[in-house]
Amino acid sequence: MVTQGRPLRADAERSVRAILEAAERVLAANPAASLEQIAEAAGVARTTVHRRFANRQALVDTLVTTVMDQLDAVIAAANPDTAPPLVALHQVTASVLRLKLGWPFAMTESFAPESKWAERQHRTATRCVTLLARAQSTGHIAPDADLDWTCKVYYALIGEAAHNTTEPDPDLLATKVINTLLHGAGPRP
Amino acid sequence: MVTQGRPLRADAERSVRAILEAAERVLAANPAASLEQIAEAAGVARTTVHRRFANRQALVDTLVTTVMDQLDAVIAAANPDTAPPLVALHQVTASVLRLKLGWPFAMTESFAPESKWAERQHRTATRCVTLLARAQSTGHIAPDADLDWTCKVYYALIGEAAHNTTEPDPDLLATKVINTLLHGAGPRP
DNA sequence: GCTAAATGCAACAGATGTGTCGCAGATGTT
DNA sequence: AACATCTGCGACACATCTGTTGCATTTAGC
Repeated sequence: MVTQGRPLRADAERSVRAILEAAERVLAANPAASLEQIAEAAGVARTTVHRRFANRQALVDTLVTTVMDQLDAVIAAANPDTAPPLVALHQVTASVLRLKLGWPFAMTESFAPESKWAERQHRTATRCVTLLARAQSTGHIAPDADLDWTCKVYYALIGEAAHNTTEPDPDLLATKVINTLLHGAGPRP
Repeated sequence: MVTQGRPLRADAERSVRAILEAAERVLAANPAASLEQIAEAAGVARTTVHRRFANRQALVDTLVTTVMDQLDAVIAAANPDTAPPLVALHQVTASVLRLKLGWPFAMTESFAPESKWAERQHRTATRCVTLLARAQSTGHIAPDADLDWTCKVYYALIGEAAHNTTEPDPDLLATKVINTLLHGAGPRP
């Protein structure tokens, strides 16, 4: 019923975590899953879910917000404005892939257009374009490249890479993503 | 109630078409839309929808099957096994983009993994890889390229390009997709 | 124009999901 | 040990969607 009041008791806090983790798992497999299914996966009663989250929406909001906070943190940690562009790009990519592998539902949801996260997502996209512009200024991206398109392609590549089941190492996946982003599949002359 | 019996009367056939087109529009905007909303968009009563399609699933099936048939036809028309690889690739890309712009829901649905369309979609993907292999043999794709990955990237690029609202010309979009697929965003040496 | 088919409308039954409530018992905190 | 909190359980109300049926009316096809 309530989302925030006064500090929760230890077991209640544990329930909240269990619910969030179960929600991530269940919703990743089926975004239309019922709260009943989520509760079952979390090992709690459905009423407990309602006690900890006012709405289904509130639950999803918490999930997405948590992940977006982590996303911001992870991006900031790569120093995208000061580090060498390719280094930052690689580090961001690997971190985002790690995040996406652990929180597939929340990450997908947060990137959905037309959602309440649109503005925040747009801010992130702007930072991405800024980083790409730096890579452009160092000659790693063509001077005439369409950076908005490149950013979209970058996102799509990350999305595809995250679906890859054969290669679980985020760093190798990041290398593959960036290689593809910069050079495509054509032969290197 | 019934899906196929004996030839439909002219007005009934018109209803079926109206329902399918409305379903495409409505479901593209909201995949969880109710049959009521679809009926309203089609300008018919909800019961008429049930008369023409046994299930919601049957309606979606018809939508997806229709589009997949068109997809097969469009691919075949590009002669992917005989035409010069890059020519076929461009033609297929432009046609698929056209299809995707007109049937965004059905196309997305048909590409969903783990669905009942998986086998058919897999067959299409195999043809895609075959075409890419031909492009590889002509030197347009690097000899050591991972063609499965390249195919996924190709799909993702088409998906992104279809979201592009500023450039509605499928041929120009196809050129952009293929350029990106082959050369990425890096500078041409 | 006659007949069969198709439609809209209203009503119904059933399923599912959501959110609330009260209470008895377990669990943590002090 | 005492107290407040948390939980599971059962029950309820409510909304929404799906699928069906019957009937009066319209429409297509011959």
